[in-house]
Amino acid sequence: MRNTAANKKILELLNNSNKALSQSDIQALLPENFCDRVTIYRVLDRLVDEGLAHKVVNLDGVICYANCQNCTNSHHHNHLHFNCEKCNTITCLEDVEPTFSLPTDYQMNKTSFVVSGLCPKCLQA
Amino acid sequence: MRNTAANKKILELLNNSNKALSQSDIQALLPENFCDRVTIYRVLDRLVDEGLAHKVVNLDGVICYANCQNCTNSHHHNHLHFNCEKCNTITCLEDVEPTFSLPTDYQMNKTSFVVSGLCPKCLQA
DNA sequence: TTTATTAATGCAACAGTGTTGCAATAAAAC
DNA sequence: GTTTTATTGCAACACTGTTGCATTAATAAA
Repeated sequence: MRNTAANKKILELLNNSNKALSQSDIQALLPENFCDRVTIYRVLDRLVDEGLAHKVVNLDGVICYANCQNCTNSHHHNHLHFNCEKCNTITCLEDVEPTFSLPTDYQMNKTSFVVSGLCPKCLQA
Repeated sequence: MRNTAANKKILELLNNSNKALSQSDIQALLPENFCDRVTIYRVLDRLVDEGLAHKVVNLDGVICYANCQNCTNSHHHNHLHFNCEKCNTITCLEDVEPTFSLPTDYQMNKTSFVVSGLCPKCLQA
């Protein structure tokens, strides 16, 4: 992966964010006309390929991205994601890993655990 | 909810399907020119409102619908959904309910648990 | 059975998300 | 400095989902 302005800046945004960001979130956070919409999609794809970010789908079906923190070697994202219905943010709850037993005739590859409701901020407001 | 052809037919499709269906799935299953695309969306919204169906978002962000089976009184859908990466179907695993402990400062409303990989059919093929 | 009410529909138009092809650009390797 | 090739911008597109409004038809009322 080349060290381009878009790659650097978008990864930086993900790293500095405490919630998962969608393409449009990122576009809003970048300086005006920083890069094309398509470039953001491509950078995000690349970051996922490189293992620097992971996908989360929120309950509206919008795909968001969060940085990978504790994925040094084993690269899985079984942790819980919280989708606030009021402020519509997605937060990674890295410490919460649901347990379940999949029937043996299914082969698991990825997981996507999203709980929606009210986040602490919106709850107290 | 009125007893219209679209309501009846679409609910019937959901009930006879062993997987969750998207609007386009349903359109493909209905007879040609049976009804408008918009009508399908509205019928599905209605079925969810009435508690006859529930939403599942697959890993591509496409929203699918499945019939509600054991939702007589308490209406929650904490069961696991399986999204096959090969045939791209979503199956409700009604018996599998992941357990987890949400931090107390979050208020849970809905859950969306999706595991992706290979379904039994595609695994043996 | 006929009439009135209003939920449901079709159509057109739109907004948003995500993708693809291709020529131009720029980072990295030589 | 030159070459290679990943990356970008642009235009165009496909798909999902929504909204407004006039028309239709299911149900309730007479």
